[in-house]
Amino acid sequence: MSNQPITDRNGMTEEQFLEAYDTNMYEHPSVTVDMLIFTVMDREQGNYRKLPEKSLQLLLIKRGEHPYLGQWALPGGFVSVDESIEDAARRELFSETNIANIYMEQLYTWGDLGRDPRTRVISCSYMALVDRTHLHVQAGEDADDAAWFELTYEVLEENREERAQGCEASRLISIILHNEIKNETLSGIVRIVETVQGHVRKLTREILQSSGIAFDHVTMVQYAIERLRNKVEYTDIIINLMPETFTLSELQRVYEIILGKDLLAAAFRRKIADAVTETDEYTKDAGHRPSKLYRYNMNRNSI
Amino acid sequence: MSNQPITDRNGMTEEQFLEAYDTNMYEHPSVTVDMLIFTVMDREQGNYRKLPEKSLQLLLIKRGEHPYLGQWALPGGFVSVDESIEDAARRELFSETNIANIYMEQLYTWGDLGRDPRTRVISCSYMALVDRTHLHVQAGEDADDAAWFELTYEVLEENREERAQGCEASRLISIILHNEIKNETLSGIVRIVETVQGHVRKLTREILQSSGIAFDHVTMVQYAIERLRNKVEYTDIIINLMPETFTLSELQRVYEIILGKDLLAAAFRRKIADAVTETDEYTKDAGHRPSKLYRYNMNRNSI
DNA sequence: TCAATAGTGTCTGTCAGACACTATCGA
DNA sequence: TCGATAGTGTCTGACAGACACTATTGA
Repeated sequence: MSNQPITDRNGMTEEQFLEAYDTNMYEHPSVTVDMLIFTVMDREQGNYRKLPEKSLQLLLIKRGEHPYLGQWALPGGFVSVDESIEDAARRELFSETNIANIYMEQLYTWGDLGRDPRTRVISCSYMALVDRTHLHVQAGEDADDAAWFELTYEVLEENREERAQGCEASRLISIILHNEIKNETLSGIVRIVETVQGHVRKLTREILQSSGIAFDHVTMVQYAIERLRNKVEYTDIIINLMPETFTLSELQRVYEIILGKDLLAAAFRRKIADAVTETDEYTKDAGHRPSKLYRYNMNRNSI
Repeated sequence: MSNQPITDRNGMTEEQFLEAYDTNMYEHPSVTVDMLIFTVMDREQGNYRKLPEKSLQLLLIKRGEHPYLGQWALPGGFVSVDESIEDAARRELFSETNIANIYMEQLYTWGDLGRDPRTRVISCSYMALVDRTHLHVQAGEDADDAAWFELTYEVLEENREERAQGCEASRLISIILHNEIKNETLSGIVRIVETVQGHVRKLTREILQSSGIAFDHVTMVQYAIERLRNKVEYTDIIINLMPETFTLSELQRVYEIILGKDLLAAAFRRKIADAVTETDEYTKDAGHRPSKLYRYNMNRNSI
């Protein structure tokens, strides 16, 4: 900034200081990225008339090494000193899905002690949304044994208790991950407790049960779903899960799967009207009235 | 999980593996926390009738060491291997404000290369909200030379451009930090660019100018304000900035300072009606009609 | 014909923006 | 009295929930 070299209390210039700086004065934690890669798939439907049901899928990797050997974990890996966290996330994402250009968003950084039995690990979680028609890699093709798991998210219990200086509310959330082909079902229960003590509001997450899911990854899944549900309500994030063209019913079903509740068609169409543009195309051979195909209206920004 | 010891491809049990695990196989980045500590203060008012204006204040620390010697930075420090990130944040917070029990929230983790000239540093930013009446430490009392700076946030320019496969929108945001006593004014301009390319939406932040503010801390400030503005609209987060009792006009002014726009009193009162409870107290000697004091209604939860 | 989905019209209640209005204090 | 803030009443328009209704297809 200044032309005069500024010196510190030891009389060192910035240049001298940086040269003498020793990054290994004390032990550093390891930093990893963990990817929550979501997609939406169709479920097979017996009745020729009925539309296929949608399901939310999460990509998991079977661990071939200790710890949690044989369990399923989120794809991820260590962040090296010469790449940004986001680069590390993109690298992980690409190595799992072969897609380079994709929606990705940082979620939360998990830094409790004892998260990883190997050593002190801080994990930065990212969420990515993939349209299944863009997916080149199918489940199981990867050397690591990667697979898509259908995700079910359910609130088991809600609780509220009045306290002296406020109150405490808690929720039990069940996460079930299922892969039909491999006949694997993983599950976990996360408890979220929110305490209000006078002015101070605190939120804690705790794993009550985790079966088949490595590390504290259930918590990350729960957090991601919460974020996804929120964002879906006030952004166009959902289009990252849709193919190039889609019907409004399809889009509505994706909303419903994510939000975990049914929507009314009339209100839904009104709401998303100016986020999409109609095309001249229609669905065919559906066993019922054909439906117009829409395209995402790209000329929108959220900022 | 199982009673049989599971062995990996090298025939090692988990116990053996963990014993042999070397955390120093490669170089790790350093991890720090950076605290964005906000409070709201009254500005002196000449006219005896007029209410004091509110201002949003941010706590900064004058750097006594290289790099950025003499500039102002967010309070923060390295996360040690035997404390959680949140503990490190609380430790930092306590050492700056002397308050242990306070609202705190993780914001974002900044991990680009070259953020810190010393070495590779990953910084996890936290936001804390303090009610000024709870503050025991006044500006400048701290050995580090800490001071509150009045924050002004302004959108300088908004831009939208149509592109082949989508569009690009950008915003220039000016951050001004001012401390009257020290007669210091720091400033910075952050550019936020959002590109929509087909399905893919990307957001980048870039520092166009930064004067007197160390590292990439302007970006963190901009991000925090954005988050604060959002959260204020859909949570009760704002009460963390309020004293035990307050008038609705005061509360409204705090909302206005954060949102950067005026609100209509009637609509405002309707909106926050069930977040507060009235007391029997009134303001006195105000030069105008006394106003009822309210208290935050603690028996509410957001989850 | 009928089961299923596609798509529209409209009533209703809620709520925010707007603004006029009344109330109360102290110099 | 008047300048300032405190606080209320009510009109209006936007919009979401609810639901009835019409349209279209293929076996």
